Amino acid sequence: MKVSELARQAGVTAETVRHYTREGLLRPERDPDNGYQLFDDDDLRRLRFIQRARTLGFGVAEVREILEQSDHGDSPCPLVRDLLARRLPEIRDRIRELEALAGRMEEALAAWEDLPDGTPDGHSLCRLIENFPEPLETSSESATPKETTS
Amino acid sequence: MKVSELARQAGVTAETVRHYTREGLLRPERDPDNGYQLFDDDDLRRLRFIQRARTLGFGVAEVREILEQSDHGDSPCPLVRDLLARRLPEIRDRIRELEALAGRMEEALAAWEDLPDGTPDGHSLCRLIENFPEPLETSSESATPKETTS
DNA sequence: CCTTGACCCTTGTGTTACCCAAGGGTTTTA
DNA sequence: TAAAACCCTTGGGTAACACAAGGGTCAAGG
Repeated sequence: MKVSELARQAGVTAETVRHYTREGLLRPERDPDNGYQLFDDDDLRRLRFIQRARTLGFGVAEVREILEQSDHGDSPCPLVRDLLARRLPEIRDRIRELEALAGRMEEALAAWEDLPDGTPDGHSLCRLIENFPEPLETSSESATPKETTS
Repeated sequence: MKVSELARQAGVTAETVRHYTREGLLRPERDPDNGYQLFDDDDLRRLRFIQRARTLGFGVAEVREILEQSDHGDSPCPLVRDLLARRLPEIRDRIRELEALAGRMEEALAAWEDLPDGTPDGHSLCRLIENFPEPLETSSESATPKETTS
């Protein structure tokens, strides 16, 4: 089958299929006559595998690693578990960040219900924002970024 | 003061200051002798404003809009409220997505405790992933991306 | 006076996972 | 047979900076 057909069966765009192919996740044959990419059912399975992996939070480069290991006949499962175990806490952190953000946003909206808009003067741009408390630094971040015990 | 000094006082990198300057959020004077960027206390206040706005979830382009409106003497507050009210539900959605993702990851890790790794054969790449249930489509997404009442 | 070391400048590249447009063949269909 | 529908490749855009390169500037010590 051709690009669009494969894409349709997997529920993605043809662009996405081409992207994965460019990235080496899919290796279709080529029709010698016209150069079209030709996929088979294995490719469809492979694409579905990629989708599952993506919904599990793996990046395209990681999926490629997994596939390559698998293609070499090695079990990628340990790698998979490892990647997952490392990514999970990052996701949790990200969730906490976003929750803090959402909290600040709601807080701000609520607090601003009453406050007047006020035109900016020489020293105030928008009191709504200026008067809003700075978020408390979460121990992990400091004023000087990038410095790992060098 | 020069770039690094401003950066230090605001707790960001010099690169970030240059970035905001390139993006038009800061407009430092130039030392006619050497072309160095020269910032004053207003710029420091402005940079701190930008930081607050960023922690509230505004993108750089949005902050520029806000600043420009303010610079024109108009109150940016209604715009600010509007942007915030529109972004909040998106953040909430994003949080739900990430929570679902984290949930799937934990579920997977837990389920895989027992499963054998298994070497990939002709039709299986990594059963850990393949046997994992597809995430239930959340009503908002369909198989055909990009299609808004066109 | 000269040499460092610490800054400053601009420009260009990389990051993530695709989307989209352009320019130009091919295949299918009416 | 001509238009519609696909296919191809190349290149640019997205968000918010980080980083390196190549080169000028400045302050302090010798």
